[in-house]
Amino acid sequence: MKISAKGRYALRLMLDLALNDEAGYVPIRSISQRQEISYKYLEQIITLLNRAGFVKSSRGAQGGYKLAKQPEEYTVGMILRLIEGNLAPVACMENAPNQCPRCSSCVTLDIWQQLEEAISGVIDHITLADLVKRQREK
Amino acid sequence: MKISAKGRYALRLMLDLALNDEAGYVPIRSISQRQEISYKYLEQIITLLNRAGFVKSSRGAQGGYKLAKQPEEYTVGMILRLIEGNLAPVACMENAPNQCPRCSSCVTLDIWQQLEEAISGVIDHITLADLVKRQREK
DNA sequence: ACCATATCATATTAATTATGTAGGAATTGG
DNA sequence: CCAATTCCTACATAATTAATATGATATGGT
Repeated sequence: MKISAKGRYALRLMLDLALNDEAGYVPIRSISQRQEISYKYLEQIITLLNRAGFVKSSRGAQGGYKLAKQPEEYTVGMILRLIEGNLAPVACMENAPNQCPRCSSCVTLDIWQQLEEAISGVIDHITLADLVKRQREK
Repeated sequence: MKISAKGRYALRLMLDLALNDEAGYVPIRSISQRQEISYKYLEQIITLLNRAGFVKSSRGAQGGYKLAKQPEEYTVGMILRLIEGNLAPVACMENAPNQCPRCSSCVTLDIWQQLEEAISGVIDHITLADLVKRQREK
């Protein structure tokens, strides 16, 4: 039940972009230095964010990445789900419902559904803008 | 962000014991058959539950396992934490606080703390007795 | 036109974790 | 005594995680 480093890095990456939103295109190298995260690993992560349309890229000198939308339009949930995949705590809740032959009589499934709702309730109501604000207060 | 098979099995195992609480000692073999979970894997899992004092064992013929306490005295959280370890969504929240040099200025930590509270809020308020009741209703 | 600075693409790797299997020793009720 | 059972330890395999490595491609500034 852990968020992967990839997911945590993606969040810090997006937050870093949000904090530097005025500065135009931000190269991965500088994010890597500020956040102390492997440059090459960040490259992989931002590729996913780019393909999903969460960020815009500009190649070549003076290039880099920037948020495609305003910070308030990104929830933590959007970012984590993109990187981590489904946040359902058990596989049998993903995609097709009732994969599991036990589903109809499974009382533990109720627990997992409540859990997912609780998790979503937190991460779908925090935006990058909230994080930027909190960060600036510190 | 998945509950492991081990954790899920442990919960079903304990629920099975709770459902058969009147029957005296229940052998792993029969739990394995009812729940369709590998006998040898269950053996490992119940060893953990036994060492933690969650169940009582009786060796030899007519032996098996039974709950050490009443079903209402076990929360889902107790069982999952025993098997899964800490349910904090990130490692930096475990054990020693402030391991991470960023902790004081880390706004993502706030998210993880809220997440953990939300998760605990669900799993610490469901007991085996609740599950038994729901199961009997189905 | 050149070149330093970037993104973009793909392959490889080391370590850890997850999910079991296997074999047998020890115990005990009937 | 014997069959059923827990108990103990080691082994196996596949998947995942968290990178690292190498190089191709694009481009703004001089």
